[in-house]
This record gives sequence, C-alpha cells and structure tokens, in this order.
Amino acid sequence: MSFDQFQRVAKALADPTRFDILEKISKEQEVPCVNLKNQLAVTQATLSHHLRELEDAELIETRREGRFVMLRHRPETMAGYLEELNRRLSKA
Amino acid sequence: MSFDQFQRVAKALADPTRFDILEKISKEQEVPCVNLKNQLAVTQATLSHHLRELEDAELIETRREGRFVMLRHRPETMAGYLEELNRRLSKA
DNA sequence: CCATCATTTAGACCGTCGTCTAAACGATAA
DNA sequence: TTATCGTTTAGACGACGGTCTAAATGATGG
Repeated sequence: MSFDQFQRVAKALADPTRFDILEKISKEQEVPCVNLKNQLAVTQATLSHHLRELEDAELIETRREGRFVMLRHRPETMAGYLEELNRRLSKA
Repeated sequence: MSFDQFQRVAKALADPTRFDILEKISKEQEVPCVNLKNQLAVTQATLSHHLRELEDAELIETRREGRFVMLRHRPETMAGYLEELNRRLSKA
C-alpha cells in the first residue's frame, strides 16, 4: 500500500460522521444510499461528499442499481491499512 | 476505549508530519526531543504542538531528564485502537 | 547570578475541510 | 414525455488545524 493510499485511509477514518457512515455500511452486505440518508443528521450533499472520500480511500465501493446507489464495504483495504500500521509502528 | 479517545487517536494518525514523528519514536526505546528536531523540516514550536497531540491521544509518553525531554511510544494504545477498529468494522 | 541550551506558549496566518443551499443530472414509472 | 425520486455538483461559509515568529519558561553549568 502506497503512502498516499495509507494517508487517504487515515484521513477518511478521522472524521466522526464519516466513520459512522463506514461503520453502518460495514454491518450489512450492501446498503442503499437512501437508507443511510435516513439515519444521519447531515444533508444528502454532505453524505455524498463523505461517500466520495470513502470511495477514494477504497474503503467502500459503489454500484448503481436503477435509481439507487448501493454501498459495499471493502474489508481488504482496512486489512491492508492495519498491516501497514503494524509494519510502520514497530521497532524492526 | 471511549469513542473520544478513539477519535483522538484517529486524528493523531491522520497528519503525515505527526505520523512521521510517531513512527520515528516507535523505532527506539526512547528518543530525546532534540534528536527528533534535527530530523524534521518543521520548527521546534510545530514539533512541540504535534508531540502534545500525540501525548493527548496517549500514543506517546514524555519524561523530563534534566534539560531534555525523552519520548516513548505506548504500543498498548495502538493495540487498543486496532481492537476497537476491528470491533466496529465487522458485521457482528 | 548569568549565559546558554531545550522546550513551551502566545498569537497570528492561511489553507483545508465539513457543512449547507440551490441547482443540475440520472433513472424510472405512468 | 413528463413528473418524480435519488444522487451529484457548484459554490459559499465558517471552523479547525498545521505552521510560523517571537517571547516566555525550565534547567543546567560556569
């Protein structure tokens, strides 16, 4: 994992609202965007912005299903991030 | 680990300069602040600012030794953070 | 005590970013 | 095709935060 990618993930995790979104997505196989909207105290525009950042960080992927956008967690990116964290923050 | 603490750690890890500082500290048993200063492209004031954030997040601890401040990594906080990450980002 | 070295604090500057409103775009159903 | 629902984009605003300079504080040695 490149340092850029590493940093994008770190930043994506650092905002409470965005982390909340990621956490909700991770609980399901797939989440329709509109469901998320109803659970959050931010506007659709703000939600869309956070989803883009999560997607840029490759923490989620999105897929259009007719009028809906479906969201899926990408656990392999988190795994890569944790691995890199462990690698960098060890004495070796 | 409280969500506040969790968020402090996430934020502390999200800045490249600050992460670099943490990484350097983690490589040694103990690092004198003045050593760190010589390896970084920021002023002493900025370094001091970052060290405070790392200490608030409990990612490092500091100790005064005469005129010097010695820095130590606290791996147990990282471990707690990783655990919390895994707990929150899992389907269960 | 004074000079000097190490660190912190105060205060300012400025870019980044989370948020909003309003408007545009995409897709479907009638 | 038009009305409607879901989502994105554009643009603005305000707060936060990383950075600096300058001054203050801590600590030691001569």
